[in-house]
Amino acid sequence: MNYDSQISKAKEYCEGKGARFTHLREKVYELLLNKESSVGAYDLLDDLKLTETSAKPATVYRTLDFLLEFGLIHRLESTNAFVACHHFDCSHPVQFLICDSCGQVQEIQSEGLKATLDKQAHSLGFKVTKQTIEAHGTCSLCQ
Amino acid sequence: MNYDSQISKAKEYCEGKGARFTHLREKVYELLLNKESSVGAYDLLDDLKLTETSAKPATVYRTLDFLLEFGLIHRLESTNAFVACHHFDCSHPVQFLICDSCGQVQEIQSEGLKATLDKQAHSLGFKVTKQTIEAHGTCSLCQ
DNA sequence: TATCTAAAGATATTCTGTAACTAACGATTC
DNA sequence: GAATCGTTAGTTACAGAATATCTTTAGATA
Repeated sequence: MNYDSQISKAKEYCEGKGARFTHLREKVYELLLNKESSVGAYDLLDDLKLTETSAKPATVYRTLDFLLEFGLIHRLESTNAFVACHHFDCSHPVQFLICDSCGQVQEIQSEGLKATLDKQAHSLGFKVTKQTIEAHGTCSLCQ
Repeated sequence: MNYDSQISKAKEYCEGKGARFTHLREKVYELLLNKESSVGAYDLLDDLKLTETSAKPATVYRTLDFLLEFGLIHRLESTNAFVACHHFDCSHPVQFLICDSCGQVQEIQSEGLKATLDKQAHSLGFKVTKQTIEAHGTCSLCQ
């Protein structure tokens, strides 16, 4: 319910990098923090409209782009949806476990996975710039 | 250019499973076989329309669903695009290396990657039903 | 205060995907 | 061959996802 400390941490983090953590950005980040599951851009827009009545698709996409750029949120490629990241200050990349039953998204960070994929790619002369690793299935609570 | 043998193999494969490899399905599979890169549904639709003039979005999506179900093609989640699979008769799952420079898509099959992700998930009580593993970067020719 | 830049507002459009219903086709049985 | 039934394809309409462009506003700086 209360993510004030997480939000101020985000604010400091952005401002430390010379970026403005505006009201809109804070609001969108807060909305995402309040979800265990991921949220689609248009669902997010509906939520956002409750307080920011003039919000439009471009509003939410611009804000999401900012949050993505600074690593405050992640994008799930397999569902076209977004999740808050709680530890943006430590280094990434990440992988996701997505429960198809309850929608919960769990972020994991396996150096092993990253390294294995990098190695495989490298052996084929392929240079990786970005990894997308997402697993769908059922979480422990839903089984 | 000539994928006749691949197509007849696909036809046999489907019919062996009691499914009909119709003209439309053959056509769409052929279009995908002729590409090194992945193709979006609407680009595919444009190509398809050259011979199947009545094709509509639903036409192509239904056909893609069929081909996906039988493993004749794969879907790239990070680009919303589709690629032909050349070895649908051996067991999957697969991972992809996607060149952001030339668009080439390379399919790899690393048991290690699959196993690592499965193991990670399992240790958290998560049961994986489907993996999405895609790497973006530059292929050996584009570096 | 004047100026400059980044952010937000506004509008329109494009791309991606699905729902729902109808028509045609193919196989089976009578 | 006619009747039936399930699958495939056609058609229309719409929902969801994302971007382009241009204008306006607000913050920081000089």
